[in-house]
Amino acid sequence: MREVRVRFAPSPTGALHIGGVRTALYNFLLARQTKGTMILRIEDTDQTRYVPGAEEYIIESLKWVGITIDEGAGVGGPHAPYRQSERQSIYKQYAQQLIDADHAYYAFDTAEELDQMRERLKTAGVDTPQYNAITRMQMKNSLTLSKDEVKKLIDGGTPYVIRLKVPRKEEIRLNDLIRGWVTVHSSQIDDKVLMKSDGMPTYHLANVVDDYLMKISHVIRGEEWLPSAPLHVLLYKYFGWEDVMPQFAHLPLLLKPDGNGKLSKRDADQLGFPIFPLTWRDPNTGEVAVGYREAGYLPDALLNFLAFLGWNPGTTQEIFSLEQLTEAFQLERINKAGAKFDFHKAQWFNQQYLRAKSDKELAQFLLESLKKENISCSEEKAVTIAGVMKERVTFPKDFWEHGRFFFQAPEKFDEGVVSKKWNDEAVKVLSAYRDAVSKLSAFDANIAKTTLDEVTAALNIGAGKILQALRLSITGAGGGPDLMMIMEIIGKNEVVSRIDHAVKTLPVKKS
RNA sequence: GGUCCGUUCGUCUAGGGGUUAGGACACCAGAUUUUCAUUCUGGUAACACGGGUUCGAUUCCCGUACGGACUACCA
Repeated sequence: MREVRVRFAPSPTGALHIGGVRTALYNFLLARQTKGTMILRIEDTDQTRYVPGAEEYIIESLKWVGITIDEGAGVGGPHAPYRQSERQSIYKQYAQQLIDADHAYYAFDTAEELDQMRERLKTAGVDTPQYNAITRMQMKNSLTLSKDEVKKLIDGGTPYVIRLKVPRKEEIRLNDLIRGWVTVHSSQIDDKVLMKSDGMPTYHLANVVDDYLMKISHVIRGEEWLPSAPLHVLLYKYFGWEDVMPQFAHLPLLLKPDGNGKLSKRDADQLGFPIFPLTWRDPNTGEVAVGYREAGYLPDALLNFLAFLGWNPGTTQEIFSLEQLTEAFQLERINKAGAKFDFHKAQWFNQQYLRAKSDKELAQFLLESLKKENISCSEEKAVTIAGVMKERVTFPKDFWEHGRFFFQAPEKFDEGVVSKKWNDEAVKVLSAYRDAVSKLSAFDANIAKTTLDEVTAALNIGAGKILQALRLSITGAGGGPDLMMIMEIIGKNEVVSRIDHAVKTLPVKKS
């Protein structure tokens, strides 16, 4: 069997879309599974859409999620350069080959002339006006002009493009690994521009030439390329490369969570989830879009989630490490239909991955947040807190955000809990509890509990009735980890002072 | 509009000529947790529609509807 060589070929027109990450992932999984090669190629043939920083962004994004590149942009390799803008002369040579074989031709039509042609056809009732086997004979090109005229135009510096001479009547078939046989009639394909007037190739030419030169075995890309895949097949044929033509696999699209259509940045913004792997600042607008990394997603969780959007192993297992994904992945098991993006599930995956970590690893997340807040904390304490908190966090930042009361006395108190649970009875018990605690010589969760039992027993009140009030005074909220444990962690003095503060400042309602 | 691709619970999906159509997320309820979360148990919920083929179709075929992609000297 042929050595597997796959490529991820984004164009640096902005941040890498999350769908692109999934495409890269599927390529990567196949490469790793087969001990093949993963290539990164930058398709920057459109100079007008080039965005500075985008290429670096793509490389860094892949690095962050753990998709490593064997060959290509950023790492080099035997087929360098891997940036298409640097391969111009190569494409030129192959375009010439097509012209020599009479499979391509020069065209000199201006944008206005093309518009006129389309306009004319449209009014004549043609559904899809195109530059094709019929219309090309009325246009200004090397098929309609004499050799001398063509030479004169080119020598005179008239801008021209090179177009593919698509046959008028031919069935073009391709066997897609995901979709099976797809047949398109050549009359549906127009004479695509291969070389633009600025001397750059279009996607179609550059893509096919590079895939051939780089010995690509599988083209795994988004479904948006399916309509032009037959054109690429035609190119392979005209180049005489049919026997080494890669296998195609067109991936289902990622759709917006509600309604229909391709997942876009707008949808993500509206629903409040990231669309880019890393935070991206648009150099033109200055607009900043928070990335998955910055939002607190773990790379493995993201990849696991992404892998399951359009693919599944056929078992009920859902949590897969990258190694397990590599082993289980099968192109044939990729779905045909587009998948709506469910960010709830992304969060669930994140939660699962977070929980699987040790308290010690999780403590690092807390320590990081604390560092930003300029709060010092021993690692031992952080580990304890991480252990107490781990069942209730989704993101690393939650350790701090949902656990600030471990370090700071509450400044605000949940009003719902105040109005429900804060009454003179609670104040009475809490005051007594405060006094009892302040007299203790040793203090931990157990002692806190027995002391509370003693105090409530003495006052003849069920501990349950005031427990939430106690929690409120300590944390400011009505929910959270085990209260006794919280008290142990913050320590006796802090417990006394927080209760004291709450008792003295919170307005009391008659019960 | 045209071409191509698609359609199983709200969502991601398994399955496949005869099944109580399975799982996960989400949601709801109960239990446990004197709180919240977790955990456990249970529940609501799907084969787009119409024709064939067949003893039998959600599964195969054809249409229709709906959705999507493409329709540039963008990728």
